[in-house]
Amino acid sequence: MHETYDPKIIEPKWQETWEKQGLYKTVEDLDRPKWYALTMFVYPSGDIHAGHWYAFIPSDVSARWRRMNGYNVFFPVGFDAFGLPAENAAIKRGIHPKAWTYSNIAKMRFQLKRMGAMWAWDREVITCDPEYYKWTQWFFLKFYENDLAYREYAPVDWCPSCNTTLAREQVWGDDRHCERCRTPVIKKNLEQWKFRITRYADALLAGLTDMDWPERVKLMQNNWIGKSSGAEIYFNTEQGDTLTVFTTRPETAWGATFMVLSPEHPLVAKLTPSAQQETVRAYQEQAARQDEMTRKSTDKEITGVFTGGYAINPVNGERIPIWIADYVLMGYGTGAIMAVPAHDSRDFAFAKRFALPIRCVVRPPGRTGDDVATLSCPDRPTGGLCSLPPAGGLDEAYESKTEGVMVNSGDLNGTPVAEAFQKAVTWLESKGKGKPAVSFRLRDWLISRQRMWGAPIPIVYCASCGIVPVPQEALPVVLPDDAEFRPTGESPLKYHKGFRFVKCPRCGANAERETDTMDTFMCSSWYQYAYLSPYYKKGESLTAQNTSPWDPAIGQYWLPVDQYTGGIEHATMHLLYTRFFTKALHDMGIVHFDEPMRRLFNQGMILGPDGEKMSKSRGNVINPDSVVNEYGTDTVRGYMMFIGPWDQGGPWDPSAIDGISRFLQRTWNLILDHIHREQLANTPPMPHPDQVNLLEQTMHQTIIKITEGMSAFRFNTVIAHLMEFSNTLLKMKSTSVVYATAWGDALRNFILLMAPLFPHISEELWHRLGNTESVHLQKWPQADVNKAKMDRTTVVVQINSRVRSQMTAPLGMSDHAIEQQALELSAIKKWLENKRIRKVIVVPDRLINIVTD
RNA sequence: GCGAGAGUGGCGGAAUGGCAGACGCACCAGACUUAGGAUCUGGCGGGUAACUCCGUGGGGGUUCAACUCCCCCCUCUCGCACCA
Repeated sequence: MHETYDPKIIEPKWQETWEKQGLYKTVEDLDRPKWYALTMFVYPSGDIHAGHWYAFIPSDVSARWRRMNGYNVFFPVGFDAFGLPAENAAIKRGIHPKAWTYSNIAKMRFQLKRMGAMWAWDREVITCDPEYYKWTQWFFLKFYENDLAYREYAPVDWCPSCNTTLAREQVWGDDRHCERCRTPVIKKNLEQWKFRITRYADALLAGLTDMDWPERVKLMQNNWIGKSSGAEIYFNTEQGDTLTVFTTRPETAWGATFMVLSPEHPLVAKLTPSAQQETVRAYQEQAARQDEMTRKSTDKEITGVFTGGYAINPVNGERIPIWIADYVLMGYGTGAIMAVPAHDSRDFAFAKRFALPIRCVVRPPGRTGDDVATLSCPDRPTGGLCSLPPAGGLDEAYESKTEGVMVNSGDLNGTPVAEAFQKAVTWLESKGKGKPAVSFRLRDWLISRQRMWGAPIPIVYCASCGIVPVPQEALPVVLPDDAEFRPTGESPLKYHKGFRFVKCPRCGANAERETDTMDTFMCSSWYQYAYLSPYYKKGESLTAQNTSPWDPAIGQYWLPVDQYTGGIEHATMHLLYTRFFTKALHDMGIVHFDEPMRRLFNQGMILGPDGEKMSKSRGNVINPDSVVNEYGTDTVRGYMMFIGPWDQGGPWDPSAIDGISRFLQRTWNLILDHIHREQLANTPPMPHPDQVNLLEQTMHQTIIKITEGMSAFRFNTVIAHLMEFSNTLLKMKSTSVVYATAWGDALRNFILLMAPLFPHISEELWHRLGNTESVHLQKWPQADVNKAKMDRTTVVVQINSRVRSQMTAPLGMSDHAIEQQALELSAIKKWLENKRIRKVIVVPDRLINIVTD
């Protein structure tokens, strides 16, 4: 026997060689088509775990495959290095977040290199480098200049554990918890910086249509943006103020029997008469307190109070009461609604609870005109407005927009409800009482964070000049190295005199710096561009002439990203923000496209051996180092991809590693046997032509299947097909076919097909076969479709859809001939005795089904 | 409550209208061996002595033919949740 496969020797050897040769160095080669393959960069937590392998290995395989297909591939890597864990470590252990972060990066860089990926380390970026965040700050200034950044005092979400505000996207779940630490958030009134992402709501929605992204992500973004079309209707208070409401059902305006305002609505105080002021103020306070508690929306009881004020319904001139209630949110629409209890379940419940009138304006099918003409609150036994009708009231709101006819609605009477929306909007508009309007669920992006380890917001507050942006040439605003970390829950920047107290850049008077830093999603919104020319204009002062944070010529070549891969958890955070960024950049003339990533693929999550999400608290976090030490990188790479479909994820089960390990072992032996045989150089026996044909056929079929699998990210079946091919080759090994030139071709192609998945063993075997150029610079094997075709095929013979026999037949045999041959089979004759053939179905080259009575 | 996805041997999974279980793990038997947690050969959904029958969460339907398409239900996972 020859030497055994020893990854411990060959893997470090090739990793060193590749680095020395600069095999993965990026070059801008205009003669070759480019492929920008991007995978979500790393947070430097300190350790690479199984999840990183699961995310990166298939991305690398795909990038390598593109490279072998003639593309000039850019596959960069870097670190998303700002964030709270560094600060927490600083508080706990007294080291500066910078020291913690950079030592983690050094460690992780080493671990990442063991993956044997084709990363462009020459373009690495680290977002906490001042020369990186100089440009993050530059973007802030650009957004500010273009009226996309503003400062606002408003209720915001605050995480009491992270001690900072959060963007709406970072508040998750029904208990409204912090996305990072799972602590329920509370409301606080604070002055904060926000980005006008809502200005791009329509564009973000429209852009989704023709993007090659998973439907699931598109749907999540779609729902998150939450566009609804309807109308604004102008009500007037008795004091003469206009109360604008947003509704998706303007046609039901004739059924509005009261109005509800959000407790925070600015007109509440004015329209409340003094007699009601105590009650109203008490309710407002209660609602504000409610916000500070964890709110479960499901079993919340219905609350609200009458303000004592009235409004005039503009469609019919009716005087209707104005209530306030916490089910109306200030942040959505106009913070005021017209309540149509007959046709909205929430308004119906509210009307029932507080004995308010219910008037049907859409007659459900099957009802007569009269029994629904005046419905009232069933809970209220007496009273002018609410007398109980003799029969036929509604038990619940009738919400159909498609079936029913308008009643009690003036000019709309008799109109089918399906047509009433348009008619109502036209009517309102012609009378100046309303107009079409859309509303979005999306809120502006809150980017202020009360934390130290982030990019400082480049703003100075001056008593006389007000908000003053730091001039471009003064960037970066650098984080101090001597900040003190105390567990006070407040940013050390606030207590750092040297950082905080500065001169106004405009007038030179004493002024104060903004001490909040930017959301780290700012840093990751543009990192795909930073990779192009990392630390562009390093050490230089920026001037007004600098209009791009990367070398525009390089950007012109590589952008946009061709394939992005990463986890689904960023669907409505990073992936939304970076799209917004790019659209804004496009409008500023900085980029030539308005979507950052053409294609997206979401890998699944790798779970702990217990089938649960990996987490420190569960103690089920797997670090693959020990498995890599035992089996080698190539085996672990293969195992990662063989778990199942990449988008599915699954539990870590190292017992399955042996399968890959044995496969690589057998492959090694197969090639070394061949080399050994060649060296003997005997007079070889003539290989049988049938065997040669079969070998070539299998090879070409394998090339086809593997190529398809590669383009569809089906790496688990790619490996299965490699194994099948290997099994065939092993069976043929003991026949004379090994003396055919086709045998050598098959082995060479086999290695080429393995190369993207198993880069080290492929390189070693490729060189042992006598090649001197890297296997990773070779062309992907091309299948010959004709040679992949079989001349004979197996046709399944069914009787009444049950398989009773099979036969071989030449390819392309006529239906009739197949039938004739099948009817001759003894196994079939047996089944057809005393039966009449009713029908025969032939699927050419595959199947015949004989249907009998 | 609304929306999306998933459910296939002991296990991971394959097959997108045409032979269910490719490929692998585990397991069983055999070979080689002083030995085997190595390697090689064979077996491996269930019932049955066999012919064969049953089998892709459950029920119904379309079709010569359904894991695959349609309808209803169950379970799990994820997203949203007073959004007017």
